Amino acid sequence: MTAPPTAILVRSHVLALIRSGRLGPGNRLPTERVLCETTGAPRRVVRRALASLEAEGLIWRHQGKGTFAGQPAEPIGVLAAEVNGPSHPIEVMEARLCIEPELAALCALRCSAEDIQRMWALARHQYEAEDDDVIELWDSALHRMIAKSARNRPLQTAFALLDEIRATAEWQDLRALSRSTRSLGESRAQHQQIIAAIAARDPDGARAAMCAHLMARHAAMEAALVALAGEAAQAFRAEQGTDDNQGAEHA
Amino acid sequence: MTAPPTAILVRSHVLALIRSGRLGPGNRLPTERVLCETTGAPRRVVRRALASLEAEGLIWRHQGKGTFAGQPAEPIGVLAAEVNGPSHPIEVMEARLCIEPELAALCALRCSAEDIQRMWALARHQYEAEDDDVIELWDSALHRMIAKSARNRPLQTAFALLDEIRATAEWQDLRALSRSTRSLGESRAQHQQIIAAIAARDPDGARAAMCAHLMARHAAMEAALVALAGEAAQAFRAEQGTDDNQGAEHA
DNA sequence: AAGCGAACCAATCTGGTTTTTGTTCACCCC
DNA sequence: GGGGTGAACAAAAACCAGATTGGTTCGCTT
Repeated sequence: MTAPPTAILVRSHVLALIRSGRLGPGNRLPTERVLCETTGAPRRVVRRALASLEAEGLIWRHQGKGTFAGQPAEPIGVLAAEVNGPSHPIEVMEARLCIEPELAALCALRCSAEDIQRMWALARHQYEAEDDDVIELWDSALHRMIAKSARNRPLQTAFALLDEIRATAEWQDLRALSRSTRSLGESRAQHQQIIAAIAARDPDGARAAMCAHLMARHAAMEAALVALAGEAAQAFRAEQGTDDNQGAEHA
Repeated sequence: MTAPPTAILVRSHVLALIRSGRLGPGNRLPTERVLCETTGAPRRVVRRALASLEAEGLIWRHQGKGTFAGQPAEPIGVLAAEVNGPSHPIEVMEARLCIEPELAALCALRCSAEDIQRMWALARHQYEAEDDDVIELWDSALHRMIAKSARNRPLQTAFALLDEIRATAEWQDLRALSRSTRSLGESRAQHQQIIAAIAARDPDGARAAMCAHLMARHAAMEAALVALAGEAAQAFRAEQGTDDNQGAEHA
C-alpha cells in the first residue's frame, strides 16, 4: 500500500473485511490498534473512518467491548431470546407474519415525519448497496426502524425477540440459501411500497404491503428449507444413522 | 439457647430473620455455615429446615448463589417488568389483539384432540364458577391453553409476556373496573365460539372469534380507562396539586 | 493551524480464586 | 442396622486483579 493512508482507504479496507468476513451481524471487527497496523494509518484516521461507518449504521462500537458489524443487539431482545429458547425457522416466520404487519400498521398511525425520512434513507442505502450481505444489513435495519416507530412496547419486545433469533448463526446460511431463490429487486420494491403506505398514513396498506413482503420471504425460506432438508437427507443416507437424531424429529 | 438444636428452632430463627429483616422479596439470608454458628445446629439440621421452608415457598436457594426470601425471579417475570413499566394498557391490548387471534388460528390447525377436551373443561369450569375473580382465573387459563396448543414458541413467549403483565397489581383493579361495564355472559359465549371454531379445525373462524372477544374486552377496558381518568381528575381537583404527578402525565 | 504519536481514562473482558449450596463418605450412638 | 453427625468433596456462582479496547487529551512536529 504505497497510497497515502487516507480515511477512504481504511474505509474500504473495513468494508472488505465486513463483506468477506461472513458478517453475521454480530461479527466482531479487528481492534482499532490492529487496523492501524494493518493499514498503516494513524489511529485518528482509523477512528474517523469507523465513525463515518458507524454514522451510516454499518457498524457499532462500544468502549471496552470492540467494534461490530451490523446494529447493536438490544438487551431486551437477547433476554427474550433466552426466555424463548431455540425455535424452528418456520415458527419464527409465522410469528413475524403475525407481528410485523401489525407493527407496520401502527407505525403508519404513529410514526413521526423524521422517522419516515430515516426510513427513506435506509431504503436508499439499500438501493445503493451492491453486496448481498450489506443489503441484508439495511433490510433488517429498516424492519427494526419500523418496529421502533410503532411505539408499542410489548410488540416491539416480541419483534426484538424474533430479530435476535434471526441474528443467530444457523440463520445466516439459511438466509444465504433463500437469497438465491428470490430476486433481489423484488424485496426492494416491496420495501418502497411499505414505506410509501406508512408515509401516506395508510395503516391497512402498510399492513398488506408488509404481509406481502414477508410472505414472499416465507416462500423463499421454505424452498431453502426443503433444499436443506434434501442435503441433510443425503448426508443422513451417507452416514446411515451413526449419530443421534435430536435435531430432525418429524420434520 | 439451652433448648436442643432441633430443626424447629432453626426454622423459627430463620423465620424471625425473614420477618425482622425487611424482607424485600429478594432479600438474602445468612449462609448455611453462618446459620450453623448462630444457632449451634449442625448443617444437616439447618439444611433440613431450609428445605422445608423452600418447599413451602417462603425461600429459595441456588447453588453458589445463596438463600433468599420470597420466590425466585423468573426470567419471563423480569422481562415483563422491563416492558410493563413504560407501556400503556392500551398498548398491551393492541398487542394481544395482534397475537392472540393468530394463536387461536394456529391452535385450530395444530392442537390435539385432548387439548380441545381440556379447553371445553376449562370453559365448563368458568361456567360453573360464581365469583368474578375465579371467572377471570379460568378465563386466563383458557387463553393460556390456547397459546400453548398453538405450538409456536416465539408467539407463545410473547403471549406469556403479555399474560405476565396482565397479572401485575395495577392491572387487577383496572380489570375489576372494566368487569362492571360488560356482561359476564357475553365473554362466556365468545369463549364457546372460539373453542367451537378450534374444534372444527377452522383457523379463520377461530381467529375471527378471538378477535371479536378481545375487541369487546378492549372496548370495556377503554371505558374503564376513561372512568379511571375521570376519577384521577377528580382526585387531582380535590388535592389541587400537592403531590408529584409522575403517574398521570398528559393522560 | 492541522496532523501525529503517545499517554491516559473508563468500560469491558478474561482468567483464576473464593464463596456458597449440593452431595457423598466414613463414623458414631442408640 | 438405622439414623444422625461431621468432614471432605463437587458444582455453580460471585469476586477480584490484570489485560484489552474504544474514547479522550496532551504535547510535539510540520
